[in-house]
Amino acid sequence: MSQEKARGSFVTAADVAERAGVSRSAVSRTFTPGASVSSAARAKILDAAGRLGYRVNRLAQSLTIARSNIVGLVAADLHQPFHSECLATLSAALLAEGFQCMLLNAANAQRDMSALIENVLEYRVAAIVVMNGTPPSRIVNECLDNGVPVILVNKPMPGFAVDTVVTDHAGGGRAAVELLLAAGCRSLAVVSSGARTASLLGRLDAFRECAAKAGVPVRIWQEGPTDYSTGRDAALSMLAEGDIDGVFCVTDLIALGFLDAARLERGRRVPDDLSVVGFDDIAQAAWGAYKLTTFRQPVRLLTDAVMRIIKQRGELPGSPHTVVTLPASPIIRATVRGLAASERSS
Amino acid sequence: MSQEKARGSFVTAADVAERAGVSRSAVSRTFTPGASVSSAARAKILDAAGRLGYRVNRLAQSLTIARSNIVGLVAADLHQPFHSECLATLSAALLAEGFQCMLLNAANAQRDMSALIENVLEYRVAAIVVMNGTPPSRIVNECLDNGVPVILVNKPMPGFAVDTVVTDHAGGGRAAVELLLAAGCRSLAVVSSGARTASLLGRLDAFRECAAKAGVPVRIWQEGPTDYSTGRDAALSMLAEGDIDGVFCVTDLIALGFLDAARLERGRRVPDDLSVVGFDDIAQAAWGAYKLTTFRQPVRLLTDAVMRIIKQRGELPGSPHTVVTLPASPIIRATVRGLAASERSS
DNA sequence: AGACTGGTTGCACACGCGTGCAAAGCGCCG
DNA sequence: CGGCGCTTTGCACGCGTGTGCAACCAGTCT
Repeated sequence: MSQEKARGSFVTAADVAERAGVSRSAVSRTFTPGASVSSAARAKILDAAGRLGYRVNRLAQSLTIARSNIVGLVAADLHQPFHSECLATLSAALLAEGFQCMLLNAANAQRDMSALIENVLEYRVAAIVVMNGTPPSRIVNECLDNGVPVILVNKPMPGFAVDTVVTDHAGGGRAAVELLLAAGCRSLAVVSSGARTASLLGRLDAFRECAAKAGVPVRIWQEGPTDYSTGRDAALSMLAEGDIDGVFCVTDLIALGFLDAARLERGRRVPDDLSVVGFDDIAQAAWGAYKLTTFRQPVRLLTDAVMRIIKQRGELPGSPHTVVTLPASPIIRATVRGLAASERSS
Repeated sequence: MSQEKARGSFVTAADVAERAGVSRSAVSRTFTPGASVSSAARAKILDAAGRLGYRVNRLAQSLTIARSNIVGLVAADLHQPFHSECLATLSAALLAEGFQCMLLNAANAQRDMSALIENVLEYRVAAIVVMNGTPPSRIVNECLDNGVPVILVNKPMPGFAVDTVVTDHAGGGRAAVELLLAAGCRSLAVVSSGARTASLLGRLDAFRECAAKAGVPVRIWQEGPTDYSTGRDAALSMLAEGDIDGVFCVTDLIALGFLDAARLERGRRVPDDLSVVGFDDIAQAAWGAYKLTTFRQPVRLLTDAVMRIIKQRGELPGSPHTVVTLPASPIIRATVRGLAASERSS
């Protein structure tokens, strides 16, 4: 418990060996599960190690076993609730399994994403998880060439042999149409941002097609950042005249901005005059001021799938790549007319 | 641009040397700034390196230079907007300066925080930043003994030689009293959580003392998680009878929960019947449904200070420790009576 | 021409650790 | 008592990189 020397540099296995009167190999074996050490030697070594404050140097260790247990997490727009929730959940799961997380914050776009990934490749990471954003296919190939597994979340890359975990965005988009039609809406709108992300486009396109199939007109907004402000801008513009009675916002954040502007600046009563549906189910969607009806992305299931793939790739690297699709389930709250939490017709 | 071999393992400097027809030392020197290589050799080596997809192995590099450029970021409650904002800002700054971030997500408490820190010590990190939560002093000492700088954010440890960066919580608490008194409030309350954090206690104690000095009664709530739900619980309980007319919530998240419950479930008009002040200035506080008057934690300045300390410690490790205190500035919105963004008396 | 100078280059060692291999220790049975 | 088999131990090498030191080379001055 009480260290003795140190103060400025780390204790090495050789120091422990000297102190315990054994060879350095014995120390190494003591800290290697399944290695052969007599219990007497192990006790002496553990005692000396504790007294000296010894800690295995993972850098040197990774050097010999040719692979670290660091996982690179690539993420953009971390300040957004949904993304930070994903990060919190996944990093907790990784730490619980004995991995370390290297955080690659791509700030706001895919601008310098490849530079970040290249940097983390220098640490011989065990895997790279792209939690959002759009990595160039070149850098993905480079990782794969070097034997570093890449796992894409909500970013399908058809034709690439990459493990992928996605929410069923299209299914959510279609279900949103049904929800609004069941509420009696006859003039729809869909609000997205200027980002042409696969997930956003998946929700939007499915919504549009499904509405077209039902013969219902749908206005489209597709500008600005994927943010609260975009929802507000869209509401101010689209609700200037008065025909729209059902809106699907492709993100909860957008939906909350839309709701605030619709109610406070355009005088709409929700859900009486106007029904609003979101996507993601971030924590704020449940807050009293909003009670947003939305679709929940199964964050827990997504991270579970990611963890399963990482562990599987660690054991047998050659296995074929996986594509996991998980459903988005409707969360009925109070922004769609005639739907309470109890009643729900498929 | 186009790699050739690889597929499954990394290219080493020896591979590049062989390909370029030089010694391995020359390769190493080519990638070491300031080392002596002829431009002819450098060109050959860079060409071969690019063709082979060579990447310096930082693990091995850190082994010889005895220090990695990995910074450990310890954080708890990442799903909370303020904490994720801090993480986003600091990680972006670190990456911009050429550091890598190891994320230590302490989930929800200080329970296993020392285990996390011990793990990351095994990677010989250049520094550890504790962004929130309460690390045991034992583990802090252990880091310092091993020559690993520790930087505490919003967690002063008097008597310890640790670099510390804090917001002036007490100053914010006092200013909150002045704000509410200036609005004509005569019966105050302060809402905190059950967490006895230094920052939360600093705000609460200063508020209480300052109110006592002014001779104004102040009721205190100090239960539950540091969360939206606690604000709601507090409002439901404290607003059952009708005397309180000014509330300081020690966190914006708490304030938003309090606001919703006060308006929607207890029928109070804010700011007419009741003034509410928060702390942190998270993004949601500015949303249309809330327009919360609050105090802004200078996240940018905090991270700037952290960066400055990290870089300084890297250059001259022996320098005395620093304690930086930064002011929280009032953000006047619409939840305090009689105060608009324009008028503001100190 | 020879010495001297300054820039390059390669050798060899170090960093901290894991591990194959052979030697050594030990208990057991014939 | 000798032989056998199993466990434990230490040596030595390798992982990929940085770097001091000496050798080397080209160019310039005397």
